[in-house]
Amino acid sequence: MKTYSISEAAAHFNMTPHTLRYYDKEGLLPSIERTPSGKRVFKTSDMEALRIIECLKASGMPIKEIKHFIEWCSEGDSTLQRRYDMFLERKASVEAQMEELRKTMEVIDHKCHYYKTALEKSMEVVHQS
Amino acid sequence: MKTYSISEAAAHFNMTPHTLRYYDKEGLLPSIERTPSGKRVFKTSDMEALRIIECLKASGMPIKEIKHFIEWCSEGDSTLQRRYDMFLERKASVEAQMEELRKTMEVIDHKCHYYKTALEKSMEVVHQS
DNA sequence: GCTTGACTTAGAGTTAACTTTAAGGAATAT
DNA sequence: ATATTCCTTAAAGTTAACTCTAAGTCAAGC
Repeated sequence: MKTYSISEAAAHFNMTPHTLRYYDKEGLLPSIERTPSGKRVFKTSDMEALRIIECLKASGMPIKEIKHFIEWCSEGDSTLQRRYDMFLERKASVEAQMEELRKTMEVIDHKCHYYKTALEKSMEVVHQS
Repeated sequence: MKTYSISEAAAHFNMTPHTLRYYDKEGLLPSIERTPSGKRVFKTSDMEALRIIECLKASGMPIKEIKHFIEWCSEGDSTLQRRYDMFLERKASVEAQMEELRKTMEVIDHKCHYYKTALEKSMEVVHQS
């Protein structure tokens, strides 16, 4: 099975090795293994965990809450419902963020139109004179 | 013309008076007037400015950059092009954020489906036994 | 007259997610 | 042999946008 060194894993997710050690320290990578000499070995399952961590981060979830999710994963099937509920909440949160961005975009579009028109008007004046 | 006290303006934008004073201190409300006794009076134009400030904030713009925009507004028509360019940049930024949320949503939807199926499977087992 | 809300300066505290610094030691690649 | 990459602890620094505290003055409405 393909494995990754800390800097390979970091490059893959556009992070620094330092950040990955920080995540490990914060308990986000509990199942990571080490070489006999103590180096972290990122397995496919760790890379997948990182992918989900990135996704949860992108959804606006703080690291401490992501940690809870990671713990639930380690606890097995008894936490399936909790994890499902969490993703449903994330879904709702992302939908709300999208809705806010949509409203923000409306205002921006109005302003773009306003300034475009204002600039065209000032161009006309230049051409007339 | 309708005017607002600091707490009325704050309530309107779901902020605290403290935050509005902070914005004023940071130079985001340069055209605000005062009563003879020194109280801030929020005119319609200040409320509109706050609406745009909120929009720029929601688009991810830091307060220091919003301040630049406010300054450009005070400088008149010579900054029209700069302001237009800024809103075009904001538009691009918000589009990028929406795209990232869309990708995040895809992963979340996959996970929702995965957990839903897993839960249904574990329910079946319960019913069989 | 009293309560409520507004004002001031000036600086300290908060939170999140890193990021950096220091100061080494060990192992792997060429 | 040397350069690179990895490891460690432990703590301090960074940034943004507030948020709060102190300590007091001032004014408007009932």
